Amino acid sequence: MTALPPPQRGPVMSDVAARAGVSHQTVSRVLNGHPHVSATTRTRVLAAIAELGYRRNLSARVLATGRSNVIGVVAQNTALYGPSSMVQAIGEAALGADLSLTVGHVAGYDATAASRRIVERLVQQGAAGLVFIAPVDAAEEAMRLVPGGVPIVTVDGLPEWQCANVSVDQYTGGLLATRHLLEAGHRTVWHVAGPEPWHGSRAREEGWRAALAEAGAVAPPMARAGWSAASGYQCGRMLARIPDCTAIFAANDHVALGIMRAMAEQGRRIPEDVSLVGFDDVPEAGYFHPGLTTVRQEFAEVGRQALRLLLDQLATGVNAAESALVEPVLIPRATVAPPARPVADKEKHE
Amino acid sequence: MTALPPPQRGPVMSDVAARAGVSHQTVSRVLNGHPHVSATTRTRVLAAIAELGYRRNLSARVLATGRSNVIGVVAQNTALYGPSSMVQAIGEAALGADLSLTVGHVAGYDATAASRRIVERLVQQGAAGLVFIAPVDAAEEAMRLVPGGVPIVTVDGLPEWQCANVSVDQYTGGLLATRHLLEAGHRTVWHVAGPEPWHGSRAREEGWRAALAEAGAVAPPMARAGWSAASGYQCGRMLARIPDCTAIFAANDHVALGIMRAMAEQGRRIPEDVSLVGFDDVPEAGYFHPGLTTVRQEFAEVGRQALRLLLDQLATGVNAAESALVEPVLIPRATVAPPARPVADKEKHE
DNA sequence: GGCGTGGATGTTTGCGTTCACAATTTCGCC
DNA sequence: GGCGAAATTGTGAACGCAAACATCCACGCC
Repeated sequence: MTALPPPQRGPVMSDVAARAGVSHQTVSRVLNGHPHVSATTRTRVLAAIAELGYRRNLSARVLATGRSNVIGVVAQNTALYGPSSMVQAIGEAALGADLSLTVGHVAGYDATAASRRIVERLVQQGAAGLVFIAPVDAAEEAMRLVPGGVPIVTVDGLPEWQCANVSVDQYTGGLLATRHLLEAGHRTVWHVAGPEPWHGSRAREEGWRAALAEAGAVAPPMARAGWSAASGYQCGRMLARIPDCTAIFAANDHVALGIMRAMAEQGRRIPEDVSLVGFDDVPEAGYFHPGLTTVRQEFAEVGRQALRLLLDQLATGVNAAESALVEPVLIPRATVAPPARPVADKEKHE
Repeated sequence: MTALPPPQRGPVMSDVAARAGVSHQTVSRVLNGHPHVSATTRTRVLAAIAELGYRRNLSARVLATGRSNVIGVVAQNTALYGPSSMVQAIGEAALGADLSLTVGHVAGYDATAASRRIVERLVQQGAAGLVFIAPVDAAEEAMRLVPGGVPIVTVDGLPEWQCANVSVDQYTGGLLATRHLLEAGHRTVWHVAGPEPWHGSRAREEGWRAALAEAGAVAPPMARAGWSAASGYQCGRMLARIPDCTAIFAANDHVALGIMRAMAEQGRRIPEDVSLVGFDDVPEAGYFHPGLTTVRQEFAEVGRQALRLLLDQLATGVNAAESALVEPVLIPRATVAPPARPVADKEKHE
């Protein structure tokens, strides 16, 4: 606990009451919008509040009522586009519902001690509910630290956690991306997956496999990247040497950017030689060279849904394991084209 | 105020005390690490806490002590790379100092009502101090809403606000970028500035002008973009038609990306025909096509400094208007080259 | 042996708010 | 004109904790 100097307290309710010539309870009623307060009293009280610069003490309020309207968000990697958009979206949705947000930034969910401290903090602060941005398995552990009675919603969590959850349907996203490449005429589609621990990576991979299967295509070996352009570049350098590889579905837009760079260095043109689809639709994706065909995730919608689920639980008091799925959308741009030599009958060439 | 159902309270201090056979005050002493508690008592109390799953109520604690260790962060545009990195950095620094963070997300500082509400909230919650990510003039208004006695630190604020402030030295950043282009042999440097209200835009512009002045170069007309690739693209389409324009300093990396795209579409090669320097060094900047020369901002350092200034004020109780400046670093990559037709007699090609 | 010292613990009070209840006033209506 | 209901206001208690003060005890020293 940091040692802080003696506090300096401002005016309190009874100060306002004295000034307005009423009881402290009347002030409370005015503040809380109770019905049975006469108009004249109300104006007197409001005037006194303004004159004194009074602001009510929320701690006292929470203590007295036992409920708060703060919700906690536990997130990691908030510098990444996905998580930060999510937090932003939840924040905006919360503001609309007159809730405020305490964001706990975990530096890697595996840091057990850190996530424990953050959850403890949030609970002790009397958070009315918690949202876990939980895109990796390790988040479950942090989530389980929450005492019963505090409603939880996960974002990008797993169904088997038995917890209210909202996710972008990344499986469908993978499906969409892969189908799009197959429909352009490619015999099969290669996949550069995101980090294995992330649920999103796995779901996109499954979507990819499903699309290949339904088209009767053979799944080529899968490369594994991080979320960064740097790791995409590494994978891209390998893929660029494989003549068969004419269509790639990348884990996200930044990975796709890395791949584009690697392809360019090897003299393989996009989309003439290699077609590419990303994921996320970061704002600048359309300005890559060439503009990246990708799958958009509607983060704002995810934020709204997450808040809705949380408010439902708050209202009913039931910890329903209800779920919501947000559908991704394919955004066609310029990185997908038919293969240079349609593989119809001709066989591969070196 | 959202109507929430009846609370459900957990065990309190006296429950723990009863179980451990001591007084509630002893429990408090154990919790706060007071010196004069015997080892046996301490273990008994800790055991009781564990058995009951007790967690102390922070609201009550704040109410009793009058101090909290929550600090508020007021930020807008947290989906942008800069602000989100900043919040992330402050969050990590705060965790280290055992402070927690309440982040209020303002949707555009001009939304007066919203920022007022957020500041009110933060103050009422008893925030020990506030950090304003205040890159635009309008933030001053929000900042002035804070009652005296609550320490404030601004990030990217203005010196004339008479408030503790930490900024990246964007003036020097602009200087560095422009000098780098001039040293490559360009006669002058064009500038695509960021949005006018942002202090960073203005400081970078001034750095640009200063570098031109010191080299005796004439400042060409300045283009104005947003922070997005889309707006950079718009400006780029204009600049691409100006044969004289061989060197550009862009407001940030995404704007630079848009410019690169526009140049490519007009058949102007980078860096052979046009040299380009960005700002920020977003993680993927090195993978643009070609890798973007840019100026890196050390956001993590900014976060640490901001927290340091805040803790100083908290400790001394003085609202010192101390400031910290974080130096940016030029990251040379592949978008800068000598002009095709060197303007000086000496010319060098690789 | 009396007294001081300081460690270990208990008791009381108050932080600023809301809630349950009581008290007062107002008003309608027969 | 009086009675009851509703509107309006006030009073006393919590809420869970930490700070201040009080208490008890063991020990050492002249």
